[in-house]
Amino acid sequence: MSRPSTPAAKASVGGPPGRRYHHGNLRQALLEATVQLIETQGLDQVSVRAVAKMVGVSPGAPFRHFPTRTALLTAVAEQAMDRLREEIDKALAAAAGENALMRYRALGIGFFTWAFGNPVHFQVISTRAVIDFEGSSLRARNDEIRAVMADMMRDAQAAGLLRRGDPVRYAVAGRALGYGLARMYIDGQFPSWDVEDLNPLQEVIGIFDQFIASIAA
Amino acid sequence: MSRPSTPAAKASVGGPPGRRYHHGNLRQALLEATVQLIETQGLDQVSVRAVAKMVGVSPGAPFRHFPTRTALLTAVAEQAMDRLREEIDKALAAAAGENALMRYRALGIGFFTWAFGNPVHFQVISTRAVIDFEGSSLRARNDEIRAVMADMMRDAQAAGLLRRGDPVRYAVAGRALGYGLARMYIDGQFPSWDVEDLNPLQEVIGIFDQFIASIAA
DNA sequence: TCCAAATGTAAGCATTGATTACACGGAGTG
DNA sequence: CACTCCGTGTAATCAATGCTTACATTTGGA
Repeated sequence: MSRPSTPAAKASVGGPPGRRYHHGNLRQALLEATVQLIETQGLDQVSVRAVAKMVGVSPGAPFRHFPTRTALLTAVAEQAMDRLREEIDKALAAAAGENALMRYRALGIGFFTWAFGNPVHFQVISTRAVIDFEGSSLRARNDEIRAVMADMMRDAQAAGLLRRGDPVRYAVAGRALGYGLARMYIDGQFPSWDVEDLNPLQEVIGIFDQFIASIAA
Repeated sequence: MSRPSTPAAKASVGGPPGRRYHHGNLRQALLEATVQLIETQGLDQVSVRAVAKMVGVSPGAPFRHFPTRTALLTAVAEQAMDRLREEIDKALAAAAGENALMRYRALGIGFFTWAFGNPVHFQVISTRAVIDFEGSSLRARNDEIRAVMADMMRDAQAAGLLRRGDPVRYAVAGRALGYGLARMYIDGQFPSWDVEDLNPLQEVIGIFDQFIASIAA
């Protein structure tokens, strides 16, 4: 290295990265770099070394924070789940006064807003081959959201808002529809929307509304 | 090796694998071993070496047939697409006399039958991180099926079989529903069906029928 | 019969995930 | 201020893997 071992840059926090020995917040920097790397190079091109290089640390440094490559990507997924949860909570708070079916709709729109606003995060969280879904909090938190949606559907039925039918089926169908739409979006399966005239998010919400209408009494 | 270099096993095709120099049908054997390896060890544990070992050839042998690891998995996906196409053609042939909406239903059921009957193949084909979707025939064939479904939906509308609404939206919604349901199945997202009392395939077809009914006139 | 193409083997290189021993620096304590 | 502890990053290294190259063997056809 060209740098002397006495940087004396202890107090210089501002300005360009003075490259002090301790990064300061390496963990978060690694997560952000990983997301950026997926955006530019693709998920399969993500290596721990490349992420370390992007941040400017040695190849072994990331392993202080993430024991395995899978753990790194799982952490990205966990952060993604945080954002999803925030988005959902925000949507639910805004629809606090509405009936169960409209709250269900708000939750769905919150999901779409998150997925279309953070496509890389959705990609990571939905690609089981690269993360540890079971051995993390992801499964539990995922199930929690699923339970919330199922409860809403039951409440909606109890309130007479639903067409005759099994509310569990409705809940599963709604989830599958949302998951499939988001996945089709990041996989480039949308025929011609992603060009310009139409906003994919608006279009997807339209389809979701169509679903809501089809199960409403 | 303990084997002499003059096996003289040219004509002995029957019986247990006499391990002749040329495998005979290595390409297909590699594909099958890959599928089996994914079933037992998981998609992320698939390495070219492990597949070669399972078949009983040297680590470099697979590269005569598949230039890269991605090519191997892409070939699995291509074979999966073959089977899907067969299943769809069979379903369409059986529903030849029906109207457009019922043919659409038959196609959907063909898809579910394939996905639930070949979960590993569906997993590979739907995991973009490990295959070359664009640089293969997968994209084209996928688009072809999509076009068939879209045409059916248009035909159904022209025949007055559809509720008022955009048939393109209906087609996209149906695809997303199917894709999401299949993906939820292989990801273990089905609440309690996969246990015993209920047949997941039957349940999924029920949900799909519910969708069909919701868009029918 | 003989040659050429196809196919598998053997050996090795480059990259990458992961481990280990060591170096550095910051925070608390006296 | 001096000292120590411990969290954090570095350097060196190993093992596994993707991939390449040179060679060996078999097969099929002229």
